[in-house]
Amino acid sequence: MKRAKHRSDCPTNFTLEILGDSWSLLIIRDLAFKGKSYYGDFLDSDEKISTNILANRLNMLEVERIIKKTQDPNKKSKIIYRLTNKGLDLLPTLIEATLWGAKYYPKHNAPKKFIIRARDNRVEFIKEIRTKLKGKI
Amino acid sequence: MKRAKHRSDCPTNFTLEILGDSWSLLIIRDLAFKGKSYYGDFLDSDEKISTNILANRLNMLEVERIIKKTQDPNKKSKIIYRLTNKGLDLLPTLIEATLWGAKYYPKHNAPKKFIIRARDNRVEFIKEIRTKLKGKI
DNA sequence: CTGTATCCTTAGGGATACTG
DNA sequence: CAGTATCCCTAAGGATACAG
Repeated sequence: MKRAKHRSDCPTNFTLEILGDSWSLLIIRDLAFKGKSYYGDFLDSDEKISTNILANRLNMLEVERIIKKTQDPNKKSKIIYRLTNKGLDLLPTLIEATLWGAKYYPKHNAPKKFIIRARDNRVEFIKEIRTKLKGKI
Repeated sequence: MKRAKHRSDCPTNFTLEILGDSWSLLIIRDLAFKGKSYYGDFLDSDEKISTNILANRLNMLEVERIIKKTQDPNKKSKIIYRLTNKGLDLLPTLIEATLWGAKYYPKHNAPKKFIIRARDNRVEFIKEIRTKLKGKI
């Protein structure tokens, strides 16, 4: 929630200070790849994040302007989470991390088509996801 | 040091279970970008990792076969750390994370040339680093 | 449904001293 | 130089109950 001073001025370090934990990027994965938008959706993911951690990470990501909250136009009580442009700029990092995981964890359950397309058609793949999600913004 | 069971079979999650902390990728950065090879070199980095954490992470990365230890041929007492092929496969992830950091942290101290080349000539850039480091393996 | 709040346990990590 | 070991504190995080 608070991060007073940077450990260094290295850009790699900067990214790690924001995303260097084992939960933040999973939320971004849910938003980017799984089409999730609601608090309950994130809670339901396979990794079973607990509610206090989820709330904490959503706050941090919002403070960093990686995600933003909006009201569901239909149901006023529902809150929608979306990636900002800054968040969408994490797609390449997210994809590379996923491809590395897929390569060295053969038992993974991601669709083969997804992996192959991300790997062999990277630029178009990213563009496609961007425009799909941008439509919602 | 021990990681009994995976939280899920998602490849993104797999990567995060190994590298989802704020130190591991910095060591890989030192190996990949800064030409560092020795324990003391890692200790000296700007982020000031403490010695117990460094030793812990080096062990984890070795267990995961992302790095490997060898003896310095000249000085028998010296130990050299190198990236394995699996570790070199993290270059894309590392670079994308760094580019994102560079974009949103304008005060970063990475050489402009480095960032521009990584961004605009990504494939060749990765190939270049690979062959340079492979020469040492 | 979207969180907060609390309790409690473990893991992360800084500082520092020490060893072959 | 390349670690180990210890001390000690804080942050992370699981479980669960509760609230608007």
